[in-house]
Amino acid sequence: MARNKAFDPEEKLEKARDLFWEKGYNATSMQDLCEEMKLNRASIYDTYGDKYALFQQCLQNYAKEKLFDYKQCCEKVSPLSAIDSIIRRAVHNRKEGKSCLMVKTSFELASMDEGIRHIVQEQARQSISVLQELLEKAQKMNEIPAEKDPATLAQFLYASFSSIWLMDVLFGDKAMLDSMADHILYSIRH
Amino acid sequence: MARNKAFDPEEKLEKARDLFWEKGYNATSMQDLCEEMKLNRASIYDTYGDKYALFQQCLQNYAKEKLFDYKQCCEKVSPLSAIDSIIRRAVHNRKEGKSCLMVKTSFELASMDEGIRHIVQEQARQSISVLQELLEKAQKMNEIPAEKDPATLAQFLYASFSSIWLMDVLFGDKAMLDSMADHILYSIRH
DNA sequence: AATATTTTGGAACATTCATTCTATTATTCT
DNA sequence: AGAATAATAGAATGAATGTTCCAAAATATT
Repeated sequence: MARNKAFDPEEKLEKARDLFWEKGYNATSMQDLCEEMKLNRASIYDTYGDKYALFQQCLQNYAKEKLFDYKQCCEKVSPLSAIDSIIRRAVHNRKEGKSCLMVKTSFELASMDEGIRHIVQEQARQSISVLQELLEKAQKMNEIPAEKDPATLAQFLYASFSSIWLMDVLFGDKAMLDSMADHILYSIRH
Repeated sequence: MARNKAFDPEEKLEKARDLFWEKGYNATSMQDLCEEMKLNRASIYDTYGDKYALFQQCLQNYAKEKLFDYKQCCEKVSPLSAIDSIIRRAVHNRKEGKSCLMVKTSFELASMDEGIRHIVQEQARQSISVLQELLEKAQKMNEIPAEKDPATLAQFLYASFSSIWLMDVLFGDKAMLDSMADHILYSIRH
């Protein structure tokens, strides 16, 4: 009896995510979103709720995708080379000044908005936990020194994404990012 | 013949800066600013120009103060301990989840707004240059290994502030920040 | 064909926003 | 005292905002 949804909510969500990603939450208007998603206002409110709810879903979508990325890198034989490729891939896949939605959101909203902070925190915890597992394995295989603390290193590595994205936004110089990545990776091995 | 200004523009500018610092540019309204600065709208527009111009002046003010902070640390005898205190001081003086105005602004505005990016870039260049000088001195005094590249280390150190503030916003755990600072400083010496 | 539901376009609403303006009061200098 | 400027209060403006609503068009199922 009923008409089917003509659009794929997941696909449209990614459009919204990309726009938030580029402009930030506050600087993105519903008007912008309608145009970018090529959806009517009513359809958006119907499917996702209000702007805030839509943004939360974008964050979750992003978090899921990022974590999937990480786990893919874990399939390498050596845990150290898994860590290496997680960092290198971030630099390699960067899109001109778009940095990372999680990092951007952390600085724009997380300090003021508890709901957003919770989502970003959770993603951070999961990422750090993946990194820590890799570091512990690497330590057992003598790929990194025994005296290092895997928890601290994992926190440092996760936080280093913020470093990389900052420099990308400011200078957009790939060679600079590469040498920073070199140093970051060197620092966990020595 | 004329009445004198009853308020200190510099002092009021700092009030504005602190509010922008806390809430970010887009989330701060002129109404908020009037209340925080305890000034009339007209007085603000008269003294600083519009919201955007006011924000730029806040950024400049912040940049000047930060750079002064850095230079103060340089008076230490050992360049390495100067670097140490620059990092430690940042962690020690942090204000509950307020992170750093420069880093926040970089992620909120710098990728979209060329004028803002220019200001933040300039401050970054100056900070990196101070750090690089210290690193070169440290290298000559054998405080850090000869094979390290001071330019890369300086970029890494500057970017590391972003790491520290990210983790501060997300977890607000001083011990975590301290151990991260330990690792960052260790990494430039080994 | 008839019915049910989605999508769409766009009007409508209330709110907030940055900005400008006017009128009034206060203060300084001659 | 009087002229000149500064500060204030608050109204006014116009644009943009998020959100709701309605009516028409489209499409699926019975």
